Amino acid sequence: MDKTDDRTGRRIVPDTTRRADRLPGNRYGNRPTMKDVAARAGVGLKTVSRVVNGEPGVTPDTERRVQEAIEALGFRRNDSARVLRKGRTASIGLVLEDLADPFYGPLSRAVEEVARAHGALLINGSSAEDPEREQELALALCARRVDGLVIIPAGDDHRYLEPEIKAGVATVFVDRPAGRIDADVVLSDNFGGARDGVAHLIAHGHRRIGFVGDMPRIHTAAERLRGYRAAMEDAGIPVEDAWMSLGATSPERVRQAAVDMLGGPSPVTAIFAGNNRVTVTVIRVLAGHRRPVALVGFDDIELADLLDPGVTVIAQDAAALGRTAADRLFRQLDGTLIAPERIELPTRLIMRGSGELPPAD
Amino acid sequence: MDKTDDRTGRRIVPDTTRRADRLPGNRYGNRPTMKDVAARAGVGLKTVSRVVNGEPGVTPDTERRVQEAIEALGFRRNDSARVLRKGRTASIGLVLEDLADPFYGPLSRAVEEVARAHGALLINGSSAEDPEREQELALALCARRVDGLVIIPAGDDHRYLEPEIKAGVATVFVDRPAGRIDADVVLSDNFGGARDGVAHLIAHGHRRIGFVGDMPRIHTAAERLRGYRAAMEDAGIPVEDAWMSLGATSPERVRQAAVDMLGGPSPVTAIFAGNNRVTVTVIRVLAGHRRPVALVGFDDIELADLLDPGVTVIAQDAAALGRTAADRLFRQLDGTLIAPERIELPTRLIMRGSGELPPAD
DNA sequence: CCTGCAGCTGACAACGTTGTCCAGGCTCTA
DNA sequence: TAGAGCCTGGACAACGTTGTCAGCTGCAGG
Repeated sequence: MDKTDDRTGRRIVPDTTRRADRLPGNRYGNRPTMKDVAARAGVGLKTVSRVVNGEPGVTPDTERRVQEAIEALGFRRNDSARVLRKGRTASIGLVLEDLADPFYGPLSRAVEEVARAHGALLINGSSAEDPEREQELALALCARRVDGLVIIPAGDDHRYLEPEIKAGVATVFVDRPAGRIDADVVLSDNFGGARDGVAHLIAHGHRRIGFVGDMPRIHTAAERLRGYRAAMEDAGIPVEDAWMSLGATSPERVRQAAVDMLGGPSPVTAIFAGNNRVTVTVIRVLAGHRRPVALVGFDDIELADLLDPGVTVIAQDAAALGRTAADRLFRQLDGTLIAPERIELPTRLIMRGSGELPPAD
Repeated sequence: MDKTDDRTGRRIVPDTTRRADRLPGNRYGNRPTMKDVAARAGVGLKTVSRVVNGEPGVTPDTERRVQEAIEALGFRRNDSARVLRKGRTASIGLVLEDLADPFYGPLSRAVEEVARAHGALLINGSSAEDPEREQELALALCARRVDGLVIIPAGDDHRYLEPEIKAGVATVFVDRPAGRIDADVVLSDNFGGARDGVAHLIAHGHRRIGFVGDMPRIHTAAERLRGYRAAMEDAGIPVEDAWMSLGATSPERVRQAAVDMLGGPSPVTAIFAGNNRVTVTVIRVLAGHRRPVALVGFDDIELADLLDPGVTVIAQDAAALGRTAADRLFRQLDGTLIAPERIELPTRLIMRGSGELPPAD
């Protein structure tokens, strides 16, 4: 009968069969090497190497014998040794902020697809927005001798990468620029997107517009704030401090910030939300608010069209960011590229209703 | 001035600085080795190794000289060579279906956190639901000599992994079981969850309940279908074929399937949606439907609580799946585990409104 | 019958690191 | 002061693969 662990509710079904017994043996648990294959096939070591790599100059008969030995022993080439000898790992590293964030999934996937097209594997890690962890990860990847690095930086000083870049590690920064270092950068037009979004609200009659954003030490957050200010200034609207929330990252604090700017002495009639997480929190606040408040969010969010009203957003193309960065990485590896560039991808305003609400006061 | 590429709208800002010139040199672009460091510090090779690895038996003065040489040369240990020598790579592989799917982000992140806690890196790849690609990826990871593999299988025959497992590669399957092979498996209780969800609809008075699911060759889809059938049978309700859609994967076909079962001769009054993607599509269909239709979806989705009505779901804990699988992986590597097990994690019914609507006919 | 050539094959070194082991110099004690 | 023991440092082999090069075979041509 099944046992059920009371605390966790897990059901545990023990298998009656036994795990294939593993010879403790030497490292890799007694994995056969080319030498073993050669011995079994009665050929030389190098001949096995030739067969494994599809090099010419092997008689069909010899090749067959080698293949049989490979089958029989379950041989698989050790890429570590290969890398050591050849100097290229055919793998690239991706350092991002948080794989669980829906914005980074498609980006990561796009990088992977490009890597795959170039026959490379992707090794990735999350920095959790911690500069130290970013550095630790990036350097660990360099120690593995990845051919290149795609980095979504958490920190703002990347001089630690200088020796690596000098040593030939291709490097591209995405989503946020590199700090104190000369490198390729692929960004969304955060400033322009935010400015357009806020201008959109202004065009619909709003003047008291709130901005809820991330910590300004994060480049994207700073740029979006700058876009907000620019749009307001262009329209000749003086911004009140109470309309801006910067650096409230936890949902609770974002919620509080939104509530405050909706209820203050000069309450906002519209909110510009600085990223997908903030947008979701603000939506929750507005859902419980008595009068309608316009909203434009940076980053598209799933189901935004099904809410009432639909959520108007400034969408950036995460997949395109990843694709562009990875493309550039491999062009660096080709030697096609000479000078680092800064590439900005445009954003797109998607109207769904929430950004077109008139001011309600 | 900036050039703007007309087609793509990209803004390209050429950097005036020049990329640090890279000596073409030998592989790794002339990376210094321990030998170089030793020469510069005027010590033996092994002494450098000792310093780098923090081994005892080095005078502070010698250590300082070595450290200085390391700094000066920008030396970084080559982990490929290290791995070759030591036999452990301190990295694990994750083969999943699609990183861009919001369900797998948290799972992947959870695996990464556990790996990190064990000092291991995560190498991952997407199978794109293609069994061949899954195999290709898994074997490529084995060639890199990852210490272990966490696999979300796309295929249903994993005998190709037998030599690897025998050779000592720890292996855990998540979300779906392994095929024709004896291995650890961590699953959600797909059958029970679906049965509970459908029973929930029945308890609210529904009898004509539709099921929109994925291809039954996918284990989770088959189990959820089985749960649906079980709940209906328990309630003594005969299921009509027109109420079930299996294997419609594209949004268009799912949409059509939903429309069909809502408009047929005996139209359903409630729908059970088999996964997050299907749920979203069904929500879109129901949003345009004239009479209210109850809905329960498998997998939680973001913003589900903000829709009107809120979406009732059977939630599984993706992070817990990943965490449990990774834990087990490392316990295999410890040698703590003997026999493969099948672990099922419970699901949770979250009531938000859509599943509590009464039948409208 | 010998030479030359082409096509296969294998011996060997090298990649950069770590584990083993020994040498040399020091201190401490008898 | 001599011997024992400890501490530090270095020489060397090995990990599994690939690149280089030379040897071997068989065959065509002189």
